[in-house]
Amino acid sequence: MSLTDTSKSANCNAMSDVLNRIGDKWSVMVVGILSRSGTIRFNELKRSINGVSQRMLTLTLRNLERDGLVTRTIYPEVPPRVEYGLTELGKTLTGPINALWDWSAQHHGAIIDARAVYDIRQTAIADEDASRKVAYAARD
Amino acid sequence: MSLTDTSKSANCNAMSDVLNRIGDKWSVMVVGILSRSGTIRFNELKRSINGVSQRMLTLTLRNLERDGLVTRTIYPEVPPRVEYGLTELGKTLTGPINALWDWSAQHHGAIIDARAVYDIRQTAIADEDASRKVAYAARD
DNA sequence: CGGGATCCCTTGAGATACTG
DNA sequence: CAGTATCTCAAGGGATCCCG
Repeated sequence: MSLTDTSKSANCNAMSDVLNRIGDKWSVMVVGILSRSGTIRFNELKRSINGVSQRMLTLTLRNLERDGLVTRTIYPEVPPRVEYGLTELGKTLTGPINALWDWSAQHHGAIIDARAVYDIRQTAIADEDASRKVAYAARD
Repeated sequence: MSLTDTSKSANCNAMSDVLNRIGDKWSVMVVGILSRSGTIRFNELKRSINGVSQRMLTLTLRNLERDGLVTRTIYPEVPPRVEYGLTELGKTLTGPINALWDWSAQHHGAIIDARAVYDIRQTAIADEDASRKVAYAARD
């Protein structure tokens, strides 16, 4: 299927739906880690992703499993062991994900810079406005 | 820069930061639309994106502008006219974004199917549990 | 037309405690 | 170890009104 403008517009809903899963930072992290680790256990995954709570990781994994992107394998041992991995569908996602990851690495600096510039301009404008208001008030 | 495992791990922060912007569905939509429309006015944009509120569109555009991805051009006319477009940095994002868009179009169906399967299995398991609990309670 | 400001409610998400 | 359940609080985001 070639993606002409019209077909893209028609797929806005699909995109929106997919983005609700992909757009979630934890989901992207999980897929990213999984694409490099192969198969990995819950707490390993948790340690690999900085700042994720156990609750959010659980929810993220459930959603990814539900969407057919991640496999969940339970080993009936003591202590319990559960391993996560990518499905074939999940593996096809690593392409786009890595593209995004690479882009982040390349352009993150530029974004930081742009923010700094923007913020300085905004404070300058705010100051200008403030002094105008003072001058305006002084006239009364 | 080649993206080895270690450098990717080191870029987790950058990725996380970028994802907070990219991961936002409205931002992706805006960049997607802008990449095809070239330059476009506020209300045109609003109409192009199904379901976005004026407030969220404004906030999204401000963030994208701050990150140096979108340009905002004000024409001092009556009625006022403001046009939005992609910066050079923003244009580099369309590659990864479109990759994701294409992926969505191709695999959305598979995800829907996976969800249906998953949900059916879950209800089945839930029913099973429920009947077990009934049997268990009946023993007392 | 293109927003800014406010109100208000829903959702997201961390912390904590408990279970198989 | 790998979760589930609950509680809580902050943030997200829609609706509305107003302004330049």
